[in-house]
Amino acid sequence: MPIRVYNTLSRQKEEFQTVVPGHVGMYLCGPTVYKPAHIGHMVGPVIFDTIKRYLTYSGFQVKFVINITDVDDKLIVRAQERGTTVEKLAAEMTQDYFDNLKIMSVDSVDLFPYATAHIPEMLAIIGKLVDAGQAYPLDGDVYFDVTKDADYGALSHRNISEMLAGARIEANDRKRHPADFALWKRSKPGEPAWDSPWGAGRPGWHIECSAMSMKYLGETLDIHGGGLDLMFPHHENELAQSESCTGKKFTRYWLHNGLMQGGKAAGKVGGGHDRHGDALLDKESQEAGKLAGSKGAASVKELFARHRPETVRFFLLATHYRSPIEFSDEGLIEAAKSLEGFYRLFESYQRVSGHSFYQLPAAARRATAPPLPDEPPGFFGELRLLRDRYLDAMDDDFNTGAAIGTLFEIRRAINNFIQEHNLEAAGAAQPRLVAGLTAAMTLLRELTGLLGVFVNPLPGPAAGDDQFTGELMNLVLELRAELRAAKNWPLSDKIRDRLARLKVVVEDRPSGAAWRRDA
RNA sequence: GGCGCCGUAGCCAAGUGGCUAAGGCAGCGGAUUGCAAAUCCGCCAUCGAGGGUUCGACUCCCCCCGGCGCCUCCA
Repeated sequence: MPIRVYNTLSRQKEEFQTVVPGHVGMYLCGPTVYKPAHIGHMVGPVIFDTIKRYLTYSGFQVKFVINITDVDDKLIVRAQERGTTVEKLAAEMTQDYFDNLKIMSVDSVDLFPYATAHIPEMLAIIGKLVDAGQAYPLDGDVYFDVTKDADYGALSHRNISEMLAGARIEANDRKRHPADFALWKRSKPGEPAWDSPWGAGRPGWHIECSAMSMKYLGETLDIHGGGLDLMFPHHENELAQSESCTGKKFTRYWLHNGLMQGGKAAGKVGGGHDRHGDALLDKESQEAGKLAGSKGAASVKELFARHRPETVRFFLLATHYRSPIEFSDEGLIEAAKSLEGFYRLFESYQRVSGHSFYQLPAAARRATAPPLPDEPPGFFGELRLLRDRYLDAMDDDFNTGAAIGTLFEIRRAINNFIQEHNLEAAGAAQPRLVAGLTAAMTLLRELTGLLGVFVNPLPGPAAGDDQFTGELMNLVLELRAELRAAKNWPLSDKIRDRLARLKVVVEDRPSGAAWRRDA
């Protein structure tokens, strides 16, 4: 089944065909590094990291680029406020961004080019546009002339005259057309500046992405991603200036992810909107806003103090990437609960086989994945069906939500298999069935790995506990085992109940008692 | 004012012009267990309201109601 992707430009799903067969150039608009990242900044990276994993799995060689915008009005203002330099502020916030990506298991990015390191490339594009008469200098600024681009507005489906009907765009006498946008901006004294044929200045907002994406991925990108909010004006302008410069199609597939929502009344979180004023926000919205890191700027790191990164990543992928995500503590707690069953299964597998799920070899490419066994046919027939449903879902515009649904069904099928054959108690006597279990678990690892979840082991059952605590628990459970052997139920139950109050769960199994911290 | 999105069970969330509308969380009943935990089995929706197209729509069209985004250098 071919991969199909929804292209914002055509507003429909299209069969995915790359410029160079077998290769994918993918560009994602990265952050302006002027403040700590909030969770909304992680949405795009997580989604496109997942897309890269899946395309790689499907046999493509993918080059994935995310830019770092380290020169910008917001940076200049913020640096002045904090009494530091743009360079220092950018370096600090870039590191924060990288830290967060790492925590979120976004590790497939090949290159993070910096805007300030690509001024010559930008000037070259601007020069071409000026020479071609598609851009014009004006008092040290350079503007792109939107009337020279017949297709302007195609991506965001607007036309210039309609846009002018709204009162939002303020007329600027100096520009030829109100919708013209800056390619180059003259610098005021004290601001970062680079020499150019039009005088000292700095790049406009959109030109960096054209310069860096085309430098590293060629003049036609396969995939260009970003948040829906960037569709206009950023991507529209990027598209206009790039195609006007090269005369070639700039991007084959425009993919836009939905934005993080911060509660029903809060509007978008993380942006500068403040239509309602804080006083009008209800408590839930404020909480959500705080979570997502809007004004007041709770960072991603604060979020991770309360929720595992794996839970957050899973939560983000449980909804289709184009849909908005309602971020809430309740939602994350529910996501965490739904993951618990997988952890229990991994523990069960460990008991039965003596092997760690996390040590199973996860094929990064489908072509190199081990085939599923034929025996027992019922079990593996079902797994094949579920695996195919998973892959079909991913092929269909990276439908991670539907794919995740099949993971739960795979989990249930495996639990059934374990229970049906009594592998927990009698696994040792049935090596063939245990081998079958391992094959099934390997498939599960392969498929979950594509989403970037269950990649690394959680801290063990004694999470956060020292060796002393572990020994103490062993002692308690040993004594309790003697009580149970003597059928002293009141006392053994008391021990279990009191441990439960301490958030320690004891599971009495045929093979002995196991304990873990309650989630 | 312009462009656009969404409204599926208590909650989250896939999905299709026509077999039984995925899955998760919560809940209920059962198996298992000394009792629990974990696991398994079963139950739990007619798809915001109305109209239209069609042999047939939750899925297509129109309108209404409700929620939301962009048009403001926010990912």
